[in-house]
Amino acid sequence: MSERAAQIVTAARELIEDGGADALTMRALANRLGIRAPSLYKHFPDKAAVEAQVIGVAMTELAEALEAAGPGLPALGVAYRRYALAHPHLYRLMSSGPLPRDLLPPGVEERAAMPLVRAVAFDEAASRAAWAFAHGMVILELDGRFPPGADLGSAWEAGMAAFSVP
Amino acid sequence: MSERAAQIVTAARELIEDGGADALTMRALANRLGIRAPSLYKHFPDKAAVEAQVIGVAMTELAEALEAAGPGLPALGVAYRRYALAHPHLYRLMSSGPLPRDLLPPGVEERAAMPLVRAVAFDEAASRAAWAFAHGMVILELDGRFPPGADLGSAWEAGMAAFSVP
DNA sequence: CTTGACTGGCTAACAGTGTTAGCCCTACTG
DNA sequence: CAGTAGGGCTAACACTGTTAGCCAGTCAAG
Repeated sequence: MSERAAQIVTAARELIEDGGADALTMRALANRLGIRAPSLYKHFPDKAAVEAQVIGVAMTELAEALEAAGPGLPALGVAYRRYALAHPHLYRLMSSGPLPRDLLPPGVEERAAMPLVRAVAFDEAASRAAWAFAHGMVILELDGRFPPGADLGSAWEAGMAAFSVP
Repeated sequence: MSERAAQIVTAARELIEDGGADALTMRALANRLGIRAPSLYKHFPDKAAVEAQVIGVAMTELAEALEAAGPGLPALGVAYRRYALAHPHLYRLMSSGPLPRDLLPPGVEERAAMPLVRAVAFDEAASRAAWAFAHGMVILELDGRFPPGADLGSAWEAGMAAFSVP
C-alpha cells in the first residue's frame, strides 16, 4: 500500500472514530487531506475498499488487545469490552453487516478469535457461544438498548460464570 | 393512525422485508403506493418516523412469537432465532442502532422482554446475559460472521445449557 | 534531448438520496 | 355558499458515491 493510501486510511479512521460511519464521506475524507473527492479513486476503487482497510486495522488492534489480556475467560471479556467502549464507532463498523473478507489482511479474523478459542480449550461450540455473548453485550450497550442505569457488570459476571463452568 | 398511514407502513415493511433497510427509500415507498415521494410527508414527518412504525410492528410480532413459545429457556431461544431467520431484514432493523423509543408503541419493549425475564425467574443480570447471547448468536448468523458450515445448533445448546444451570 | 508512459491531481457532471416550498383540486362543514 | 383541511402534485435544493476527461509533473528509454 502506497504512502498516500496509508494516509487516506488513517484519515478515514479518524473521521469514523469521531463521527461514526456516517461521517465518512468521500468528500469529507478528501477534504481532510487537502484534495478533492475524485482524486481518492486514484488510490482506492471505491468507498468500500477504504472502509475495508479501516476494518482491517481495527480487527488487528482488537486482536492485539485480546492477546495482551491475561488468560482466562473473564479477563478476555474485560479486554473485549474495553476495546469496544474505547472505540465504539470502530467496533460497530467492524462487527456489523457482512464482512469484506477478501479485502482484509489474511488471517486477521482467525487471529482475533484465537485467544477465545484457547480460553475455552478449543471447544468450538463454547467459543462461538461465548463470542456471541460478548458481542451481544457490547453491541447492546453501545446502542443503548439496555435500560438506563442497568448493572451491566452483573450481567457480564453472570455470562462469564455461566461459560466458565465446564 | 389514518388509513393511508397504515398503508404506508405496510408498504414500507414489505420493501424492507424483501430488499433490506436500504431498499426503503421515500421514492420507492411512494411508488409502491402509486403516489410521489413528497406526498408521504403529508402523513409522516420524515423517513425515521416511518421506520419507527415498522420497528414497532416487528417488535410486537416478536413479542407475540416469544409469548407463544413453550416455557423454558431453550424453547424461547428457538422461537427467538426462528423469528429472526424468518424476517432477517426486519430483525436487523429493530435490533441495530439506537432505538427511537418515543415513537414506539408504549410498553412494547418490556413486553418483548417479559417472557425471557420470567424464564430466568426475574434475575435481571441473567436475563440480560441471556438476551445478549441470543442477540449475538442471531445477528452474527444473519451477518454471516460464523465460518461457513459452522454448527450453530451446538453453539445454541452450549449457551442454553450454560444459562439454564442455576 | 526528446518522447512516451505513469502518477496523481483537477473540474464538470450524473444519478440517486431525503426533504422543502408552493401550488391545486376535492370534499366536507359552518 | 364560503372556507378550510386533506392529500395529491412539480420543481428544486443539498448531499451522497462515482465517472469521464483533462492536465501538470516525473522519470526512464530511444
